[in-house]
Amino acid sequence: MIRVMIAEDQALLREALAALIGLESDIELVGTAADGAEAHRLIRQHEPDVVLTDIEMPGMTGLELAALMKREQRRTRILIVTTFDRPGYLRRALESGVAGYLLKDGPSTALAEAVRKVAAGERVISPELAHQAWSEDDPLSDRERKLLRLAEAGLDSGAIAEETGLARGTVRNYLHAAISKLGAGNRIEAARLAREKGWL
Amino acid sequence: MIRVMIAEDQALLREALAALIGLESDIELVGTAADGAEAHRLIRQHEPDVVLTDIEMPGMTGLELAALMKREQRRTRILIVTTFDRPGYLRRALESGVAGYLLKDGPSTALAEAVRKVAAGERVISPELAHQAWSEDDPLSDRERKLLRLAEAGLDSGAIAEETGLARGTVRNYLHAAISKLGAGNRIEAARLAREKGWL
DNA sequence: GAAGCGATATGACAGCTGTCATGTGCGACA
DNA sequence: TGTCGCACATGACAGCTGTCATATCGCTTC
Repeated sequence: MIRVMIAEDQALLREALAALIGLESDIELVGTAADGAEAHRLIRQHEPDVVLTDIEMPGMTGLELAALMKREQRRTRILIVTTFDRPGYLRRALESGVAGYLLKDGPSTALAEAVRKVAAGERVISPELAHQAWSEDDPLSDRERKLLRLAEAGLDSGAIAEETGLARGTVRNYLHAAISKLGAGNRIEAARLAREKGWL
Repeated sequence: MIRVMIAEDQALLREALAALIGLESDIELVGTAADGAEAHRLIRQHEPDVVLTDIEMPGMTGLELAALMKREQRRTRILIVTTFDRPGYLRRALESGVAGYLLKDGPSTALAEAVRKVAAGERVISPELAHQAWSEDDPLSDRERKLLRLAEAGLDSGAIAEETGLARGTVRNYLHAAISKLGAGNRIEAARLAREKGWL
């Protein structure tokens, strides 16, 4: 019997996934969580084989959860189930040590199948995404990424400088670097391009 | 027996919702569709009582589907199930004549309950959203909205002017109007604020 | 130890943006 | 018929942005 937990913040999807899992006779649902912290607590308590989770969750992302599992040397393995099909996300997920990455676009039959493979120690990636694992590298540095995020929110260079403790000119330098790395014409376009690739 | 159809483009969610509906003894699932056009075809064929659908779908949005039902004078009623909790969306949905608007955040028990109410002719709105029906009006004119969308994509005033056939100064005037109506500090922030409210 | 690199910074300049004053033409409406 | 509001436009100006050249400091690497 494979012991599974679901961590997903949207109640409807969480319970619908539970219903779907409930149809499988060889998989047992041992708990559900609505945010990262609760998920972590329940994992410690139940030690499930597999945790189904989204990337974006309040409190802790699915990727942070995966990294935590590795750090705590638990056998619980993380299976990401998400809408995000941006190239950078899969890469970061793999680097975080997740055991599987499924798109919500895929057929539901893939879900139970993926759970079984992950429980057996295999690594599972949505076929639509497999080719993306080798796609473009994120060219942005941490600082460029951070400043780009602030610019995206509508802060001007002065406000970003205050926020980060950098000089105003330095802010413009970093944004310039990001803009030119991304082949954009201005910071807005740069932020949009980076977000589309999953680099923000 | 209430006859229900599901129109949802994400396969996993579609089938999970089907599993959830399958648990109810007084509700019968008569079909599922992955896009708006297929949904329309199946509705004509099966004439379900209620269609569960998302707003964003390839081909035809859930709102367009609702408007179509009204135009074709069908008794089939549309129940929107979506993630979008932006004020403008609910308003637009109600104007399109949908019979219900549920958030995916809500508990799954609310789903069957909402289906029953909608089938009985009632109008259902997620309680989290009820107060938003009277929330702020969209202050933007069509032109301001359009230019704001282009600005959001990273075009500068010159490029927007070319795109729209307006003079460059006029573009800046419209954006200025949008910025000041929204209380923003620049076009980026204005676009962000408008999008958060569901006005873009 | 020298060379190279990344993070941080400054200054300068052309071009873009946000703001305001002001004007024209057109349709709506009392 | 006059007036109001809206769409569209111009010009001007301060401030912001994108770009480039250049410099310092600390860390890595051969």
